[in-house]
Amino acid sequence: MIWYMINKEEYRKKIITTAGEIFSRYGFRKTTMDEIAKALKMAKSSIYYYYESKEQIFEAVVLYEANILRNELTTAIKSVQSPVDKMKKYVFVRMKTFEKLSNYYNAIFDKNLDHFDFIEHIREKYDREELAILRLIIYDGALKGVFNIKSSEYTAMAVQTTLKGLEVPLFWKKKEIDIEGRLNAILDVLFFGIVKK
Amino acid sequence: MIWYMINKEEYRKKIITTAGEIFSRYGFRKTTMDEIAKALKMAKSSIYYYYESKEQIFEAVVLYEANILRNELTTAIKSVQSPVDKMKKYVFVRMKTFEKLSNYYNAIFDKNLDHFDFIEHIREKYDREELAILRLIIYDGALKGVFNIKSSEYTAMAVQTTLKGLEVPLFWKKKEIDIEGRLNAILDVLFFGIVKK
DNA sequence: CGAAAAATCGACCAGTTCATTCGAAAGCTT
DNA sequence: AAGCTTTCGAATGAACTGGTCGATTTTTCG
Repeated sequence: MIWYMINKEEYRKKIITTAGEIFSRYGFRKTTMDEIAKALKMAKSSIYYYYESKEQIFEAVVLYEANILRNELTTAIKSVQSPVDKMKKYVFVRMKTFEKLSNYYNAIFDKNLDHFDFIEHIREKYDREELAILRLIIYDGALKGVFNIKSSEYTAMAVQTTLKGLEVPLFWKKKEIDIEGRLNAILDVLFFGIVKK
Repeated sequence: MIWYMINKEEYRKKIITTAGEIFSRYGFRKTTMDEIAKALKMAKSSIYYYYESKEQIFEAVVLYEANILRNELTTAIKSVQSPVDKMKKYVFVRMKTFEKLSNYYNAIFDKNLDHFDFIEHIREKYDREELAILRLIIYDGALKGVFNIKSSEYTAMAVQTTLKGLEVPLFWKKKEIDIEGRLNAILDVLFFGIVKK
């Protein structure tokens, strides 16, 4: 009994990672169950033994990727010491991952996003988490005398708003945009206004 | 009268470049006329005023891109002097462009490629052109005493075969593959066997 | 102006694709 | 062998898609 369950969960994960690759490449709408099945070397109908619908697979994929993002972010800010580096690292990792994820969002923003309120939930949850992390970085930076801010709470919100603003051109997928460059520029501006003179 | 024609050609070009972007992103099959129309801010039926079918647009796009590739290649080898650099540059530009074009091919290799014999024609034509360019580079290199080869003709064919071999993993689209690295490695091997000791 | 040509459009169609269902057939385990 | 878990092929109905057509708007130019 238990033996089955373990294996089933493993297969679920396999499905998620495989489907995730295709979703991230083509988006939700343009990805077909046939493709996922083919990539899994499995009959299309067999997939429905593990997941009820294409949407549920998608939901699982997004959840899975969101967790990866969370981990990457936390380990990233741990990997450096100075608050400036922490902030830099955080922003870079966030943007890099969002660039990868933008296909999912492109797919959703495309048509009938009615059924995807779960995305909103994830979004809200992550906004809160992000705010907490930012607040921590900023608070730490202020303690160490590197940042010069009045309220870490409001500054964190301001930074978050800036980052959100950066997402927009990312989702518009104009490949000419030099994200790296813009990011650096924004970070410069950010620090110039934040760092103690 | 003439005024119309000019404008019409301009619009044709606009259609080609716009459709090209979408094709290169999603491939032939996954790109819909609705999308192209939407990107052009135009009714779908209006597109048929300029092109007879989706396939013809695709054909025009491939032709257009092929010309760009040709130009990039010739200017690239002109931009450097030494035969080794010429060869390096040529291979790099070729691979970079093929990476971009791989989506088109992925789309075609996918299903019913019956109607796409024009691709074969382009392919043949470009194989010949490429061979000519390579022969020239190699011949020049031999003249300058940098390359040590018996027949520039057969060496050119050998190099071409190698490059074709590189295309395969490119089309398989495993994004983990480090094309840049592999390319450098192959170039090293290539020169190690070619360059005079 | 005004008629003819050029360009755009929305509605529509028929064929195809796609997600999903279902019942049957294997595979395991006991 | 019996009872599960798992896989599969075929079928289905709804949605999508490439393409058509007649009407409408815009442009040209005598």
